[in-house]
Amino acid sequence: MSSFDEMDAFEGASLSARAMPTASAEYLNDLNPAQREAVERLDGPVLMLAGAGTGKTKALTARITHLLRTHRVRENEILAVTFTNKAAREMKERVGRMLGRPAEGMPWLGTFHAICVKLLRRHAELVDLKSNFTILDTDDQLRLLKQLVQAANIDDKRWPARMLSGIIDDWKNRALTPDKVPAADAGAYNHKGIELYAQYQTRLRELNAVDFGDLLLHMVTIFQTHPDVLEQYQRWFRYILVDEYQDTNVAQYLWLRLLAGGHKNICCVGDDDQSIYGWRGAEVGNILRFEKDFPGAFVVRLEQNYRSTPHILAAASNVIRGNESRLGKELWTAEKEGEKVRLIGHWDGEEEARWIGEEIDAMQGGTRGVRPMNLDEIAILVRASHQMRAFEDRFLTIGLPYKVIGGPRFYERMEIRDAMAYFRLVVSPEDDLAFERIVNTPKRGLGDKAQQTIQVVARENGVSLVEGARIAVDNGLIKGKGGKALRELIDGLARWNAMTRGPRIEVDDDSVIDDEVSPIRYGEPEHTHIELAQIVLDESGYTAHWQNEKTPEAPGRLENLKELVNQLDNFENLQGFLEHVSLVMDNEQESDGAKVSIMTLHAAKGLEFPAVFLPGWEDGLFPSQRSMDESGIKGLEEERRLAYVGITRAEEVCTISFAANRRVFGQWQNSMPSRFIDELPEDHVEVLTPPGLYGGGQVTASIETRAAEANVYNSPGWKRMQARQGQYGMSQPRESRNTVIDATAVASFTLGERVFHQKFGYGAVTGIEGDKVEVDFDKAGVKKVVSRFLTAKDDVPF
DNA sequence: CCAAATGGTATTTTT
DNA sequence: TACCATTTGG
Repeated sequence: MSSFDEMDAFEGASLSARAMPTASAEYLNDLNPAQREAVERLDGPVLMLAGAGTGKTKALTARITHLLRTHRVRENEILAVTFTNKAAREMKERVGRMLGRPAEGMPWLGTFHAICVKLLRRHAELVDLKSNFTILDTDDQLRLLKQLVQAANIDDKRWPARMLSGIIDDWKNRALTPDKVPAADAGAYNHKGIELYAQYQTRLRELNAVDFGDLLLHMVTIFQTHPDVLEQYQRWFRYILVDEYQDTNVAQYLWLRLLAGGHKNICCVGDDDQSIYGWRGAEVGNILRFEKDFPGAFVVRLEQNYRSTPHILAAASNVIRGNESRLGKELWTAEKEGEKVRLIGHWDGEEEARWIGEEIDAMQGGTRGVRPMNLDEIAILVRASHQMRAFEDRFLTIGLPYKVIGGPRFYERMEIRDAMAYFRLVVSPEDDLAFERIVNTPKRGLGDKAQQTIQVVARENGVSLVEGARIAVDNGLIKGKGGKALRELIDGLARWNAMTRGPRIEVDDDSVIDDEVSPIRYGEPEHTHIELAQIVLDESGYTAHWQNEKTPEAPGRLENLKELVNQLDNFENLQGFLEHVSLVMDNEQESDGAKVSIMTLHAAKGLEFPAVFLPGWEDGLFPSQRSMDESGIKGLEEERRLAYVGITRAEEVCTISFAANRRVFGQWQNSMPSRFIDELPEDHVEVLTPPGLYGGGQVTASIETRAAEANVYNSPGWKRMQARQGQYGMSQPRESRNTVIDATAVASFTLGERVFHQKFGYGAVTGIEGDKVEVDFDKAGVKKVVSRFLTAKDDVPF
């Protein structure tokens, strides 16, 4: 099968491109010499090594524009791959802006996965799938593997399904189908790994489903085994562009190399110094090896940085210099001015959070630094998400608006997955995994036994679980409350499924004689798919389930469900929605008011902020001990790249900090400053003296006691820290200082009143003190909070 | 079948 | 410590 009709549909757009005058190439004049080289070298393999903040997106978009403007190629003949939907969207938008019209005609600009779905739907039969295959989310994947592990009689205590899922993902990342897994991996997962992998793949085929890894793996398989298919695409995609090449895994690398195999017009953009996803299968080796893979490749380095001050760049450069395996680049800037990188040590993590809170306050008020800063110009980047808690707690108490970036994606939330499972089941009743997910959600009184019965009946009759459930109920195999609820669910599903279609239309035989598919015609559905979604959620009892739930997160979940239904507006029907949602939906942050951003270093890649705080630079935390234990020098180098990514996010001010003591898994631990701190260039760093060192702070008994218990003062870490005090300065432990209370803002709550708090949930007011309120929370205990973070219980959203 | 108790575990997470 | 997943007892 080789229908290129979709591609041909874009002929019109490229005609207008051809008619455009090419003389005034303003998009070229905006470029610096290196960027320009990277843009103008259109043919043959090109490696664009783009350091942080060197305008790589600009160069990439200019290159696409150049390809189109010089009449070489039509918009639908360019394959442009990114890793994230966000990057794809941005590029589409910027190309459109450069061309002066929407770039809708670039159907092959997208993420690896989105493009592979498109391709795989066309060629599904070549890997024994139907073109309407479903894409499993990680939950479904895990449920499936659990079943297989149990069936194989493996002790899932010692060999958790989670582990198997990781192993299989790893194999898929390396483009290994079950038959190709090397003998060296035979011992994996109690010597059963390969066998289970094969079983898993078989199950997926039976279910007409794929997981994320399969999208690429299947396409690689197809290209490798069907040269004719490969050749079509090699010819069709006349130019290939790849963003973030340092993050490609083996499967993606093979996929690209196969597609570029003919003309070799491939331009890979990336930065080996920003490769931070090795643990997810990314191979820095791909970018390091580029010139070997593509002999005669043209390599261009973008090194002029437009983002950061010279001090910040010097710090970043000096740190990354510690890495052995890199292609080598040196960032420079035309800027002369700027603050040095600031470094400060603290007694413990709480003190660090307190200090950063105060710094942000001062920056915002204009009493720190060269200009007042907006909260949304400030970011805190941490190594591990558990570090965020200290900041959240602190900012909540002082009433500093913040937002956490990252975390679970919208479609990964439990309620969204549940809702999606309902929709999936409405659209395709044979989706067994979806049925398993929601059969007892909300609680219908269908426990293990009932579900077992359904499974057995379904298997005996060779039908889907929904059908099996119907048979089981009809034959009275599931009795009582559960049976009644199950019947209701089954009837509901049938009813909702019917609602996806309009009333049946009777037609006379002559008019359907050519209809290959089905002689049955349907009219317009009575309800829109949006109404239908709402009906499904309501009638299934799912909405009620969360309305009755009293946990603090329940209102948010209902809000998310509402948002999910709203999103349906962008799609023609439920099917279309389901097809795209897992690949293209990401959580858009609500943008109400300026807030400080808190996120992991990983989540910060590609972003930039005028002011950046990098807390927790302690050996073991950052670089992470685990990284170093598991991956040795490779792990350390990736951590170092993470440090480089962190520093280079900063435009104007970069503040690095560390704490001498930190509570780790409930135990107090003392730690040494990160080895990366020693790699900072002294000339570009200003060591700050913590205010706690000179008055204002008071050593309190409670903290002293804690410290004594942990025996910190006698620890080598503390001694070393003291020895370094002259060098770095170190804050002393102190009581939380008195907070200034704004006398004009008085809390409008009364003692004993029931209130709700975003983070702590429900509670009762036990004290009022200016704009601070003391609340005895049902779950979280007694806390003092700023009143604006509280809502009276009765006007909780929803 | 459900809730409460227990116990094991503990990075980073573009799709 | 705090979260989860599974086990236990009503």
